[in-house]
Amino acid sequence: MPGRCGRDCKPHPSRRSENPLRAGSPVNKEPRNPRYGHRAQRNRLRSLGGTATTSRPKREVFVSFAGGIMEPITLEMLRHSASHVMAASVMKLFPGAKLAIGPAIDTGFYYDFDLPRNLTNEDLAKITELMRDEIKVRHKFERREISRNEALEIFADQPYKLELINELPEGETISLYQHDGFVDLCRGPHVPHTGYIKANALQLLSIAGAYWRGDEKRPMLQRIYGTLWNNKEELEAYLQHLEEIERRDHRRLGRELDLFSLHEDAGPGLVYWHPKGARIRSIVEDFWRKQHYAGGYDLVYTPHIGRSTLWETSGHLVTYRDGMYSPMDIDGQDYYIKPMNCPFHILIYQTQTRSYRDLPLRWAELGTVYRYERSGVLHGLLRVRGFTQDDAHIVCTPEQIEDEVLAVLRFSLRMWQSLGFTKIKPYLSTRPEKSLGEQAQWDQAIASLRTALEAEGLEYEVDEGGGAFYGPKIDLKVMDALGREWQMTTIQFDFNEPERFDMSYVGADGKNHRPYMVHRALLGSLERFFGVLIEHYAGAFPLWLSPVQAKIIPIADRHHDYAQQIARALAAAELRAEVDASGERMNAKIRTAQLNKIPYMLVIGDREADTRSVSVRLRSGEDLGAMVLDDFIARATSLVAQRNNTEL
RNA sequence: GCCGACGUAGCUCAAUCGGUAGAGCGGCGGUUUUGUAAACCGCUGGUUGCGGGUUCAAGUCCCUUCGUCGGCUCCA
Repeated sequence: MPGRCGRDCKPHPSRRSENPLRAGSPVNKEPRNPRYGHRAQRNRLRSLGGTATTSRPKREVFVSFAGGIMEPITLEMLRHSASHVMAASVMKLFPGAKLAIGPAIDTGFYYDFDLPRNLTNEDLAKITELMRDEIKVRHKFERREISRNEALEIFADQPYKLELINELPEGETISLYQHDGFVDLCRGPHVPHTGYIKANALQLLSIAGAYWRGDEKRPMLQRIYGTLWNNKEELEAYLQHLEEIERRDHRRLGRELDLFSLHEDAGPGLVYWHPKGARIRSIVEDFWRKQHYAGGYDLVYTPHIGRSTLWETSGHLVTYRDGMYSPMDIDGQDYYIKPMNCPFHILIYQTQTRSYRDLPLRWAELGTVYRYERSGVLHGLLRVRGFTQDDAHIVCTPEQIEDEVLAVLRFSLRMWQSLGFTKIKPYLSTRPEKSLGEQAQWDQAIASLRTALEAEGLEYEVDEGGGAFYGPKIDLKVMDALGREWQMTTIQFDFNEPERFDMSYVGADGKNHRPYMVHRALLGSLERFFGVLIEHYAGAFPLWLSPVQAKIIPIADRHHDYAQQIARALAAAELRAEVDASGERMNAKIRTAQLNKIPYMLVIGDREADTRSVSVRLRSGEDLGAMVLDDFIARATSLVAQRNNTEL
């Protein structure tokens, strides 16, 4: 039951994720995690009984809570209290302000307000000052339990609070917390007094718009985000983390490393891959194709547009029209650019009568699709309007489904590991209320997903009712080098399209049967994957993926011939190398190569030319010294062959 | 789409109360021929996102529009 202050566990604003069958979304809607709920915490403490203190770190302080239950001071409690302190400060600046909700979140807290004017950064500074004053004075937080009528009276001029009160179920305890004359409807718990909050561990971060109760039909409120930690050091560590995120931003690195661009004039959300970015994509695609063939997939290619009748059959025009680009008129017929590849794959399926002996069919395509995304959601490569899905459809018999799901799960995990992502978290999404298909199908499908996850020994979270209306799914979130989770792979059952297209195969019994169909996007979209890859490696790609693997740096002009010889030798060994023939000095050439995050810098001068060697410097700054050319080639080609993600 | 902020040279940024746009990096040319993160000198570069308005005068104020950024919402 959301709404009372502190109850909602909102995701960190910087967390990004998205359903890979769509374009990339920057913002991860983390499932609400009950661990952070007050009630869950209270229950946990209850169950620990009176001996709980023995298992806790010494410096934890306990506060008494309603009913004599003891609560330890937690960061979450501090953050929640900080949101009250902030709200109190805002009320001092804007006496008529209307209060909405103000929960703790993963990295701090926020509070939503309805204010007579827009907040500015100067306001933030003022609010911070007022908060510091409140902290200094150590105002007590006092809890009071009140009747519903009392609550309605107290919050008579707070329409949002009234709405919350009115929605509280009968019999629910209504409590409020008060400090320094500021009263808020709140379940608590809070720290004993404001002095528990460390002013130097607190920072207000940003002002943002937010719909009341997340509903776009309701008023837009002003949200202030703040961050709060146990102490100054933790705050600084967090702020450094934010800086690191900014340094790794793929939009910035994409420009600095000349990987890709977007052109606002030519159309937002459409990606231009520059030669270096395209090189990486091409390597990934080659690897991807090879793995798919080896993994029992066949590749297909399909068109970019299809007649409206196809999209009527598939159901896209009914369900997802708003997300599709407008039709184009060709010979009096409406054609749509494809938002998904599946109908095309089904058409290929339909070109023959399929026998059970033909199944399973596994068809994969790097299919570029276009979806209209609302302008406000576009974000670099992570949420775009045109993107290439690494799509696959598996069509099989009910008997085969379990093996197929397991195989696709294993295949996906292997692929992620090869690309340097080793931490992966699966989510199983089950049947939502509004959905189609028979229960038996759903049961079997979910069972097969579960079996596969368990066969792999994976710990997974279940998102009850989180499946699509047309089938259950497994999503894989991968964790990047900064510990951020990105939803990438999705493995989805589809009970809708086989029905709509009347797909069938002839069984051993000679009768027609409906096959199972599974959609799978592994990397999700190549654009989004590339964005994540850039941020994961901070632009310092592993050797096998680096667009330029070695920069040859002649010390003086007289070494240019030798530099070219080396370049030819490396090219012959299928290594990607460039000579820096600019008029710069060696130091400048090294700096440039370093800034371009090129794995190897091969410095050559008289000594190297005399001995057919190269002096190898790594982008880490490490100097490996002189190496015979053939030894360097052996080293590099071996690392490339292993697709080594860590060594140079 | 919604709320807010922003949009000046390829990039990062400057330009007082409205007075007619400037720096570094980059690019180009020259000198230098260099041993592990920036040699020196010069040149080049902008109808201040687009359109309209106010004003003697607009990068600066107002409106519109496009886009970007931070959120919200959405996400097959």
